[in-house]
Amino acid sequence: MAAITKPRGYAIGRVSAKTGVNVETIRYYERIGIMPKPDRTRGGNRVYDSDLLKRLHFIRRCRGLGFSIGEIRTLLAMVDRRDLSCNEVHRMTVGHLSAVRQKIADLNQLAGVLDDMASVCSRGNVPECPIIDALFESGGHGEGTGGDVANPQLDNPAARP
Amino acid sequence: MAAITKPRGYAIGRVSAKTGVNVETIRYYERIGIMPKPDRTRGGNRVYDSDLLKRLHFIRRCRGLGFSIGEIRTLLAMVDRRDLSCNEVHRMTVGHLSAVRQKIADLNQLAGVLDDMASVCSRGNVPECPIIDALFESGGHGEGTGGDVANPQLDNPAARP
DNA sequence: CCTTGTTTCTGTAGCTCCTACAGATCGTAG
DNA sequence: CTACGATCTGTAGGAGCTACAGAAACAAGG
Repeated sequence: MAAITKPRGYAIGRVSAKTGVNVETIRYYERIGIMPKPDRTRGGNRVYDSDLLKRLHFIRRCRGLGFSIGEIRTLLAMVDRRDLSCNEVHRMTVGHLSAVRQKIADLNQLAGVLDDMASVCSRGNVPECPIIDALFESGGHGEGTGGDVANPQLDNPAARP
Repeated sequence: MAAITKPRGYAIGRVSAKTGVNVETIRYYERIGIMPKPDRTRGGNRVYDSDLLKRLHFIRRCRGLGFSIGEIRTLLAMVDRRDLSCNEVHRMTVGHLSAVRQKIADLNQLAGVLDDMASVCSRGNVPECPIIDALFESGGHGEGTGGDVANPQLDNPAARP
């Protein structure tokens, strides 16, 4: 027999289940142009083939690794044009890596501060809380007094998930 | 009494310079209610006193430590009501600390992956990039593969950004 | 006094990366 | 055929800001 098993396409729900990407998010990716428009059934429902599935996997993994949509767009553009210069990809990856390392360093410092604060706190029900006091003191990061500015970053802790 | 030379108020620009918080952001904080409405000049410009300055410092430090606006709101509510239970604050801080530690762990793992990828990459101008290949492989995070192919070729030069 | 030039004002719109509806249509099992 | 779930489009929201536009206010100089 070897009948044609099925038209070998996945509905969006199945794609979502297979890739772990939310249905709404898949459509969103299509809307912003990092996923191409898939085929449709006669009724208008999206049908995905395994190439698109792979592409979505790629996107998801990149997001999981913290690449921004813009970076992924660049990566995919190189893929789509088949003019991958490994140099470019390497450069982006290494750049991203150093950003990640910086973030780790920042968070480690933060963890230290929080740890100090928590251990100092007497934890009674007294209305004077050393944590709050510590946070209210303006001498902390050294940007409180006089006319100093020049605050490079350190502002956006939860910048990119 | 020491004669106070100036009406002891800061315009928003000076507050911004002193605290490192963007002018627009200060107004935003007022709009969402974590900074109270300051006095105004006859003309309508905001005038801040040192209490408000301290409060803004507090907010900025908390943001710098990764507390969300919602958490800061809670903290400030406790401050404003003067019924600080140090227990509460301690609990929030410790909870936040553990979240931070988790984030550090995640990022470390991520850094390892990126590092591996970068070191494997031959870095020539060859069109086959091991980083891209690695990202296209679907076995990565271990969710749902239904016997996919393992061909890291890319077709579908479909959508253009 | 008047004229600059710099701040500040309000309000709205944008950004990123999704998520959540509403109300209609499609697909399929019984 | 009917019922029920999956999908469709389109729009709105959310977090935490940032960036305008156009008008008005302020401080300094002449």
